[in-house]
Amino acid sequence: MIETQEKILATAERLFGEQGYAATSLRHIIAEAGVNLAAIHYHFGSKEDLLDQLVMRRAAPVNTERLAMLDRLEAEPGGPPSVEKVLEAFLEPPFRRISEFPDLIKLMGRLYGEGLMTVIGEKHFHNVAIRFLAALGRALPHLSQAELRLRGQLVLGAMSHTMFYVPVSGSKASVDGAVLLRELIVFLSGGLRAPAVLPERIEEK
Amino acid sequence: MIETQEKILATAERLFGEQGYAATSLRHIIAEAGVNLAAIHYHFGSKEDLLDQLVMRRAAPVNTERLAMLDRLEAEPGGPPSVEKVLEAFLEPPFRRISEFPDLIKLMGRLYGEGLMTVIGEKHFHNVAIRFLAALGRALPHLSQAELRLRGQLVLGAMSHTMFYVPVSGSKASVDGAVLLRELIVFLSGGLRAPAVLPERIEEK
DNA sequence: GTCTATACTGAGATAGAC
DNA sequence: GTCTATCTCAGTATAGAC
Repeated sequence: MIETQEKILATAERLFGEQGYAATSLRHIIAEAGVNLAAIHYHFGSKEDLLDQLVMRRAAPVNTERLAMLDRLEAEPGGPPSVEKVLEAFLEPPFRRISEFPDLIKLMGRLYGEGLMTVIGEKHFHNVAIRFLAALGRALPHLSQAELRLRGQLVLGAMSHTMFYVPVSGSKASVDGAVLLRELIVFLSGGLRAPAVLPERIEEK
Repeated sequence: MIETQEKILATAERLFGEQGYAATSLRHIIAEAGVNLAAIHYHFGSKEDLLDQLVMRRAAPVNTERLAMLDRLEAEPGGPPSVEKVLEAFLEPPFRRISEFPDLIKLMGRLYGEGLMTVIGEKHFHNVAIRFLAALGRALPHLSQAELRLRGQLVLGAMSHTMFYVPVSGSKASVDGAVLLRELIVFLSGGLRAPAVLPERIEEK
Protein backbone atom coordinates (compact mmCIF):
# COMPACT_ATOMS: atom_id res chain seq x y z
CA MET A 1 0.00 0.00 0.00
CA ILE A 2 1.09 3.52 -0.62
CA GLU A 3 -0.74 4.47 2.52
CA THR A 4 1.79 2.64 4.65
CA GLN A 5 4.32 5.42 4.39
CA GLU A 6 1.77 8.04 5.31
CA LYS A 7 0.48 6.04 8.27
CA ILE A 8 4.02 5.66 9.57
CA LEU A 9 4.81 9.34 9.11
CA ALA A 10 1.63 10.53 10.80
CA THR A 11 1.95 8.17 13.76
CA ALA A 12 5.64 8.83 14.24
CA GLU A 13 5.09 12.57 14.06
CA ARG A 14 2.53 12.36 16.83
CA LEU A 15 4.47 10.01 19.10
CA PHE A 16 7.83 11.76 18.65
CA GLY A 17 6.15 15.04 19.52
CA GLU A 18 4.42 13.62 22.57
CA GLN A 19 7.27 11.57 24.02
CA GLY A 20 10.42 12.66 22.26
CA TYR A 21 12.52 10.85 19.71
CA ALA A 22 14.63 8.65 21.96
CA ALA A 23 11.72 7.62 24.17
CA THR A 24 9.59 6.46 21.23
CA SER A 25 10.31 2.95 19.99
CA LEU A 26 9.71 1.81 16.45
CA ARG A 27 7.59 -1.02 17.84
CA HIS A 28 5.32 1.50 19.49
CA ILE A 29 4.93 3.31 16.20
CA ILE A 30 4.10 0.21 14.17
CA ALA A 31 1.63 -0.97 16.79
CA GLU A 32 -0.37 2.24 16.59
CA ALA A 33 0.03 2.59 12.86
CA GLY A 34 -0.93 -1.03 12.19
CA VAL A 35 2.03 -1.80 9.96
CA ASN A 36 4.94 -4.19 10.06
CA LEU A 37 8.24 -3.37 11.72
CA ALA A 38 10.29 -3.94 8.62
CA ALA A 39 8.11 -1.54 6.65
CA ILE A 40 9.78 1.34 8.44
CA HIS A 41 13.21 0.25 7.34
CA TYR A 42 11.97 -0.54 3.86
CA HIS A 43 10.50 2.92 3.37
CA PHE A 44 12.82 5.05 5.45
CA GLY A 45 16.02 3.10 6.06
CA SER A 46 16.42 3.76 9.77
CA LYS A 47 14.83 5.46 12.73
CA GLU A 48 17.00 8.52 12.23
CA ASP A 49 16.17 8.72 8.54
CA LEU A 50 12.49 8.51 9.43
CA LEU A 51 12.95 11.48 11.72
CA ASP A 52 14.80 13.38 9.05
CA GLN A 53 12.10 12.91 6.40
CA LEU A 54 9.37 13.60 8.91
CA VAL A 55 10.92 16.86 10.00
CA MET A 56 11.76 18.06 6.53
CA ARG A 57 8.29 17.36 5.19
CA ARG A 58 7.05 20.16 7.45
CA ALA A 59 10.17 22.29 7.66
CA ALA A 60 10.84 22.66 3.94
CA PRO A 61 7.79 24.88 3.26
CA VAL A 62 8.60 26.84 6.42
CA ASN A 63 12.09 27.57 5.15
CA THR A 64 10.77 28.48 1.71
CA GLU A 65 8.42 30.97 3.31
CA ARG A 66 11.14 32.39 5.50
CA LEU A 67 13.39 33.07 2.55
CA ALA A 68 10.53 34.52 0.49
CA MET A 69 9.64 36.92 3.28
CA LEU A 70 13.26 37.93 3.64
CA ASP A 71 13.52 38.47 -0.11
CA ARG A 72 10.51 40.78 0.01
CA LEU A 73 11.94 42.72 2.92
CA GLU A 74 15.29 43.21 1.28
CA ALA A 75 13.66 44.34 -1.98
CA GLU A 76 11.94 47.23 -0.19
CA PRO A 77 13.56 50.64 -0.50
CA GLY A 78 14.84 52.54 2.51
CA GLY A 79 17.90 50.65 3.61
CA PRO A 80 18.23 47.24 5.26
CA PRO A 81 15.18 45.85 7.09
CA SER A 82 14.95 46.30 10.84
CA VAL A 83 15.81 43.65 13.41
CA GLU A 84 12.12 43.21 14.15
CA LYS A 85 11.25 42.62 10.51
CA VAL A 86 14.03 40.09 10.05
CA LEU A 87 13.03 38.24 13.20
CA GLU A 88 9.43 38.22 12.07
CA ALA A 89 10.39 36.70 8.72
CA PHE A 90 12.28 33.99 10.59
CA LEU A 91 9.77 33.26 13.34
CA GLU A 92 6.35 33.87 11.83
CA PRO A 93 6.29 30.88 9.45
CA PRO A 94 6.89 28.28 12.18
CA PHE A 95 4.79 29.92 14.88
CA ARG A 96 1.84 30.39 12.57
CA ARG A 97 1.73 26.60 12.29
CA ILE A 98 1.58 25.94 16.01
CA SER A 99 -2.16 25.40 16.05
CA GLU A 100 -2.02 23.13 13.02
CA PHE A 101 1.02 21.03 13.96
CA PRO A 102 1.53 21.42 17.71
CA ASP A 103 3.27 18.05 18.09
CA LEU A 104 5.66 18.73 15.25
CA ILE A 105 6.54 22.16 16.59
CA LYS A 106 7.20 20.69 19.99
CA LEU A 107 9.31 17.96 18.40
CA MET A 108 11.40 20.54 16.60
CA GLY A 109 12.01 22.27 19.91
CA ARG A 110 13.04 18.97 21.47
CA LEU A 111 15.48 18.10 18.74
CA TYR A 112 17.85 20.91 19.59
CA GLY A 113 18.40 19.43 23.01
CA GLU A 114 18.44 15.84 21.91
CA GLY A 115 21.45 16.85 19.88
CA LEU A 116 19.77 15.79 16.67
CA MET A 117 19.27 19.27 15.34
CA THR A 118 22.99 19.48 14.78
CA VAL A 119 22.76 16.70 12.21
CA ILE A 120 19.46 17.61 10.60
CA GLY A 121 20.09 21.31 10.91
CA GLU A 122 23.45 21.30 9.20
CA LYS A 123 21.94 19.43 6.29
CA HIS A 124 18.77 21.42 5.69
CA PHE A 125 18.94 24.74 7.53
CA HIS A 126 22.41 25.94 6.71
CA ASN A 127 21.50 28.24 3.84
CA VAL A 128 18.63 29.73 5.83
CA ALA A 129 20.93 30.44 8.76
CA ILE A 130 23.48 32.13 6.50
CA ARG A 131 20.90 34.39 4.87
CA PHE A 132 19.29 35.49 8.11
CA LEU A 133 22.55 36.01 9.95
CA ALA A 134 23.67 38.28 7.14
CA ALA A 135 20.40 40.23 7.29
CA LEU A 136 20.72 40.60 11.05
CA GLY A 137 24.26 41.81 10.62
CA ARG A 138 23.12 44.61 8.30
CA ALA A 139 20.48 45.63 10.83
CA LEU A 140 23.03 45.55 13.66
CA PRO A 141 26.21 47.16 12.36
CA HIS A 142 27.51 47.73 15.88
CA LEU A 143 28.14 43.99 16.35
CA SER A 144 31.23 42.16 15.19
CA GLN A 145 30.84 38.95 13.22
CA ALA A 146 31.79 36.90 16.27
CA GLU A 147 29.30 38.64 18.54
CA LEU A 148 26.60 38.41 15.87
CA ARG A 149 27.03 34.64 15.65
CA LEU A 150 26.96 34.36 19.42
CA ARG A 151 23.71 36.30 19.62
CA GLY A 152 22.28 34.28 16.77
CA GLN A 153 22.76 31.21 18.94
CA LEU A 154 20.90 32.92 21.77
CA VAL A 155 18.01 33.58 19.39
CA LEU A 156 17.92 29.91 18.42
CA GLY A 157 18.08 28.87 22.05
CA ALA A 158 15.17 31.04 23.11
CA MET A 159 13.16 29.97 20.07
CA SER A 160 13.68 26.23 20.45
CA HIS A 161 13.10 26.35 24.19
CA THR A 162 9.84 28.18 23.55
CA MET A 163 8.73 25.61 21.01
CA PHE A 164 9.37 22.79 23.45
CA TYR A 165 8.42 24.10 26.84
CA VAL A 166 5.74 26.71 26.53
CA PRO A 167 2.28 25.14 26.71
CA VAL A 168 0.58 26.08 23.52
CA SER A 169 -2.64 24.17 23.45
CA GLY A 170 -2.20 22.02 26.51
CA SER A 171 -3.99 21.82 29.81
CA LYS A 172 -2.54 24.57 31.99
CA ALA A 173 -1.87 28.11 30.89
CA SER A 174 -2.19 27.78 27.14
CA VAL A 175 -0.60 30.55 25.14
CA ASP A 176 -1.56 31.55 21.65
CA GLY A 177 1.06 31.13 18.92
CA ALA A 178 0.60 34.73 17.82
CA VAL A 179 1.24 35.95 21.36
CA LEU A 180 4.38 33.86 21.61
CA LEU A 181 5.56 35.30 18.32
CA ARG A 182 5.12 38.90 19.44
CA GLU A 183 6.77 38.17 22.76
CA LEU A 184 9.75 36.53 21.09
CA ILE A 185 10.23 39.35 18.60
CA VAL A 186 10.12 42.03 21.29
CA PHE A 187 12.37 40.13 23.67
CA LEU A 188 14.93 39.06 21.08
CA SER A 189 15.17 42.41 19.31
CA GLY A 190 15.74 43.99 22.71
CA GLY A 191 18.58 41.56 23.30
CA LEU A 192 20.07 41.89 19.83
CA ARG A 193 20.07 45.68 20.00
CA ALA A 194 21.99 45.68 23.29
CA PRO A 195 25.45 47.29 23.14
CA ALA A 196 28.37 45.19 22.02
CA VAL A 197 30.50 43.66 24.75
CA LEU A 198 33.15 41.96 22.65
CA PRO A 199 35.55 44.79 21.89
CA GLU A 200 37.69 42.83 19.54
CA ARG A 201 37.61 39.83 17.30
CA ILE A 202 37.45 36.38 18.85
CA GLU A 203 39.98 33.77 17.85
CA GLU A 204 38.69 32.26 14.59
CA LYS A 205 38.90 28.65 13.47
CA MET B 1 35.34 -0.42 47.46
CA ILE B 2 34.18 3.05 48.21
CA GLU B 3 36.13 4.16 45.16
CA THR B 4 33.74 2.30 42.91
CA GLN B 5 31.06 4.95 43.31
CA GLU B 6 33.53 7.72 42.59
CA LYS B 7 34.94 5.96 39.53
CA ILE B 8 31.43 5.51 38.15
CA LEU B 9 30.48 9.11 38.81
CA ALA B 10 33.60 10.53 37.23
CA THR B 11 33.43 8.34 34.14
CA ALA B 12 29.71 8.87 33.65
CA GLU B 13 30.10 12.60 34.03
CA ARG B 14 32.68 12.66 31.29
CA LEU B 15 30.86 10.34 28.88
CA PHE B 16 27.44 11.92 29.37
CA GLY B 17 28.96 15.31 28.70
CA GLU B 18 30.77 14.15 25.60
CA GLN B 19 28.03 12.05 24.01
CA GLY B 20 24.81 12.90 25.82
CA TYR B 21 22.77 10.86 28.25
CA ALA B 22 20.78 8.70 25.85
CA ALA B 23 23.75 7.92 23.61
CA THR B 24 25.92 6.71 26.49
CA SER B 25 25.35 3.11 27.54
CA LEU B 26 26.00 1.79 31.01
CA ARG B 27 28.21 -0.85 29.46
CA HIS B 28 30.40 1.86 27.98
CA ILE B 29 30.68 3.50 31.38
CA ILE B 30 31.64 0.33 33.21
CA ALA B 31 34.19 -0.59 30.57
CA GLU B 32 36.04 2.71 30.98
CA ALA B 33 35.59 2.81 34.74
CA GLY B 34 36.71 -0.80 35.18
CA VAL B 35 33.76 -1.83 37.30
CA ASN B 36 30.94 -4.34 37.00
CA LEU B 37 27.63 -3.57 35.35
CA ALA B 38 25.58 -4.49 38.39
CA ALA B 39 27.63 -2.11 40.53
CA ILE B 40 25.88 0.83 38.91
CA HIS B 41 22.47 -0.49 39.86
CA TYR B 42 23.69 -1.40 43.32
CA HIS B 43 25.06 2.05 44.04
CA PHE B 44 22.66 4.23 42.11
CA GLY B 45 19.53 2.22 41.36
CA SER B 46 19.12 3.07 37.71
CA LYS B 47 20.68 4.99 34.87
CA GLU B 48 18.37 7.93 35.51
CA ASP B 49 19.16 7.99 39.22
CA LEU B 50 22.85 7.98 38.36
CA LEU B 51 22.28 11.04 36.22
CA ASP B 52 20.33 12.70 38.98
CA GLN B 53 23.02 12.23 41.61
CA LEU B 54 25.74 13.17 39.18
CA VAL B 55 24.04 16.41 38.25
CA MET B 56 23.13 17.40 41.76
CA ARG B 57 26.62 16.77 43.10
CA ARG B 58 27.74 19.74 40.98
CA ALA B 59 24.54 21.75 40.88
CA ALA B 60 23.85 21.90 44.59
CA PRO B 61 26.78 24.21 45.40
CA VAL B 62 25.91 26.28 42.34
CA ASN B 63 22.39 26.82 43.63
CA THR B 64 23.65 27.61 47.10
CA GLU B 65 25.91 30.27 45.65
CA ARG B 66 23.13 31.68 43.53
CA LEU B 67 20.85 32.12 46.50
CA ALA B 68 23.64 33.57 48.65
CA MET B 69 24.43 36.14 45.96
CA LEU B 70 20.77 37.03 45.66
CA ASP B 71 20.49 37.36 49.43
CA ARG B 72 23.39 39.79 49.45
CA LEU B 73 21.89 41.82 46.63
CA GLU B 74 18.52 42.10 48.29
CA ALA B 75 20.10 43.11 51.60
CA GLU B 76 21.71 46.14 49.97
CA PRO B 77 19.95 49.46 50.46
CA GLY B 78 18.57 51.48 47.55
CA GLY B 79 15.59 49.51 46.36
CA PRO B 80 15.41 46.19 44.51
CA PRO B 81 18.52 45.03 42.62
CA SER B 82 18.73 45.68 38.89
CA VAL B 83 18.00 43.12 36.19
CA GLU B 84 21.69 42.87 35.44
CA LYS B 85 22.58 42.15 39.05
CA VAL B 86 19.91 39.49 39.36
CA LEU B 87 21.00 37.84 36.12
CA GLU B 88 24.59 37.89 37.27
CA ALA B 89 23.69 36.17 40.53
CA PHE B 90 21.92 33.49 38.52
CA LEU B 91 24.46 33.01 35.74
CA GLU B 92 27.84 33.68 37.29
CA PRO B 93 28.04 30.58 39.52
CA PRO B 94 27.56 28.09 36.66
CA PHE B 95 29.58 29.95 34.05
CA ARG B 96 32.52 30.43 36.39
CA ARG B 97 32.78 26.64 36.50
CA ILE B 98 32.97 26.20 32.74
CA SER B 99 36.73 25.82 32.68
CA GLU B 100 36.69 23.39 35.60
CA PHE B 101 33.76 21.20 34.53
CA PRO B 102 33.22 21.79 30.82
CA ASP B 103 31.63 18.38 30.25
CA LEU B 104 29.22 18.79 33.12
CA ILE B 105 28.17 22.23 31.96
CA LYS B 106 27.57 20.92 28.46
CA LEU B 107 25.61 18.02 29.90
CA MET B 108 23.39 20.40 31.85
CA GLY B 109 22.69 22.28 28.64
CA ARG B 110 21.80 19.02 26.90
CA LEU B 111 19.42 17.90 29.59
CA TYR B 112 16.94 20.63 28.87
CA GLY B 113 16.41 19.29 25.39
CA GLU B 114 16.54 15.65 26.30
CA GLY B 115 13.47 16.41 28.38
CA LEU B 116 15.24 15.28 31.53
CA MET B 117 15.58 18.73 33.01
CA THR B 118 11.85 18.73 33.58
CA VAL B 119 12.20 15.85 36.00
CA ILE B 120 15.46 16.79 37.65
CA GLY B 121 14.68 20.48 37.52
CA GLU B 122 11.33 20.27 39.22
CA LYS B 123 12.91 18.30 42.03
CA HIS B 124 15.98 20.41 42.75
CA PHE B 125 15.66 23.80 41.10
CA HIS B 126 12.15 24.81 41.96
CA ASN B 127 12.95 27.02 44.95
CA VAL B 128 15.76 28.71 43.03
CA ALA B 129 13.42 29.49 40.15
CA ILE B 130 10.80 30.95 42.48
CA ARG B 131 13.29 33.22 44.22
CA PHE B 132 14.86 34.56 41.05
CA LEU B 133 11.58 35.04 39.23
CA ALA B 134 10.34 37.13 42.15
CA ALA B 135 13.54 39.20 42.11
CA LEU B 136 13.21 39.75 38.37
CA GLY B 137 9.61 40.80 38.86
CA ARG B 138 10.64 43.51 41.33
CA ALA B 139 13.24 44.77 38.86
CA LEU B 140 10.70 44.74 36.03
CA PRO B 141 7.47 46.15 37.42
CA HIS B 142 6.14 46.86 33.92
CA LEU B 143 5.67 43.11 33.26
CA SER B 144 2.64 41.10 34.33
CA GLN B 145 3.18 37.81 36.13
CA ALA B 146 2.31 35.90 32.97
CA GLU B 147 4.72 37.83 30.80
CA LEU B 148 7.42 37.58 33.44
CA ARG B 149 7.14 33.80 33.48
CA LEU B 150 7.23 33.72 29.69
CA ARG B 151 10.39 35.80 29.59
CA GLY B 152 11.89 33.68 32.35
CA GLN B 153 11.54 30.70 30.02
CA LEU B 154 13.34 32.63 27.28
CA VAL B 155 16.20 33.29 29.69
CA LEU B 156 16.44 29.58 30.49
CA GLY B 157 16.32 28.70 26.79
CA ALA B 158 19.13 31.05 25.85
CA MET B 159 21.20 29.91 28.84
CA SER B 160 20.83 26.18 28.27
CA HIS B 161 21.41 26.51 24.54
CA THR B 162 24.58 28.45 25.28
CA MET B 163 25.81 25.80 27.69
CA PHE B 164 25.28 23.11 25.12
CA TYR B 165 26.18 24.62 21.77
CA VAL B 166 28.74 27.32 22.22
CA PRO B 167 32.24 25.87 21.99
CA VAL B 168 33.89 26.77 25.22
CA SER B 169 37.19 24.99 25.19
CA GLY B 170 36.84 22.95 22.05
CA SER B 171 38.56 22.96 18.74
CA LYS B 172 37.04 25.77 16.72
CA ALA B 173 36.30 29.27 17.99
CA SER B 174 36.62 28.75 21.71
CA VAL B 175 34.91 31.34 23.85
CA ASP B 176 35.85 32.19 27.39
CA GLY B 177 33.25 31.53 30.08
CA ALA B 178 33.55 35.08 31.36
CA VAL B 179 32.86 36.45 27.89
CA LEU B 180 29.81 34.24 27.52
CA LEU B 181 28.56 35.46 30.88
CA ARG B 182 28.86 39.13 29.94
CA GLU B 183 27.25 38.49 26.58
CA LEU B 184 24.33 36.66 28.16
CA ILE B 185 23.73 39.32 30.79
CA VAL B 186 23.73 42.15 28.25
CA PHE B 187 21.55 40.27 25.78
CA LEU B 188 19.04 38.97 28.29
CA SER B 189 18.66 42.20 30.23
CA GLY B 190 18.03 43.93 26.92
CA GLY B 191 15.30 41.44 26.21
CA LEU B 192 13.80 41.51 29.68
CA ARG B 193 13.64 45.31 29.71
CA ALA B 194 11.74 45.39 26.42
CA PRO B 195 8.21 46.86 26.65
CA ALA B 196 5.37 44.58 27.65
CA VAL B 197 3.30 43.11 24.84
CA LEU B 198 0.72 41.20 26.87
CA PRO B 199 -1.77 43.90 27.76
CA GLU B 200 -3.81 41.76 30.03
CA ARG B 201 -3.61 38.63 32.09
CA ILE B 202 -3.35 35.27 30.39
CA GLU B 203 -5.75 32.51 31.31
CA GLU B 204 -4.34 30.89 34.43
CA LYS B 205 -4.30 27.21 35.42
C1' DG C 1 7.77 -3.29 -5.63
C1' DT C 2 5.66 -4.14 -0.89
C1' DC C 3 5.32 -6.29 2.95
C1' DT C 4 5.97 -10.26 6.57
C1' DA C 5 8.39 -13.33 9.69
C1' DT C 6 12.22 -14.05 12.09
C1' DA C 7 16.69 -13.62 13.89
C1' DC C 8 20.76 -10.84 15.56
C1' DT C 9 23.13 -7.58 18.59
C1' DG C 10 23.20 -4.55 22.31
C1' DA C 11 20.54 -1.91 25.73
C1' DG C 12 18.83 -1.47 30.98
C1' DA C 13 17.43 -4.13 34.75
C1' DT C 14 17.30 -7.90 38.32
C1' DA C 15 17.93 -12.29 41.14
C1' DG C 16 20.93 -14.84 43.49
C1' DA C 17 25.62 -16.95 44.45
C1' DC C 18 29.74 -15.63 46.72
C1' DG D 1 29.71 -5.25 48.36
C1' DT D 2 30.59 -7.61 44.20
C1' DC D 3 29.89 -10.44 40.18
C1' DT D 4 27.64 -13.92 36.93
C1' DA D 5 23.73 -15.18 34.51
C1' DT D 6 19.61 -14.01 32.60
C1' DC D 7 15.35 -11.36 31.36
C1' DT D 8 12.96 -8.10 28.42
C1' DC D 9 12.96 -4.82 24.96
C1' DA D 10 15.32 -1.79 21.78
C1' DG D 11 17.09 -0.93 16.61
C1' DT D 12 18.60 -3.39 12.72
C1' DA D 13 19.23 -6.85 8.83
C1' DT D 14 17.66 -10.25 5.75
C1' DA D 15 15.18 -14.10 3.39
C1' DG D 16 11.32 -14.84 1.20
C1' DA D 17 6.01 -14.51 0.49
C1' DC D 18 2.74 -11.90 -2.24
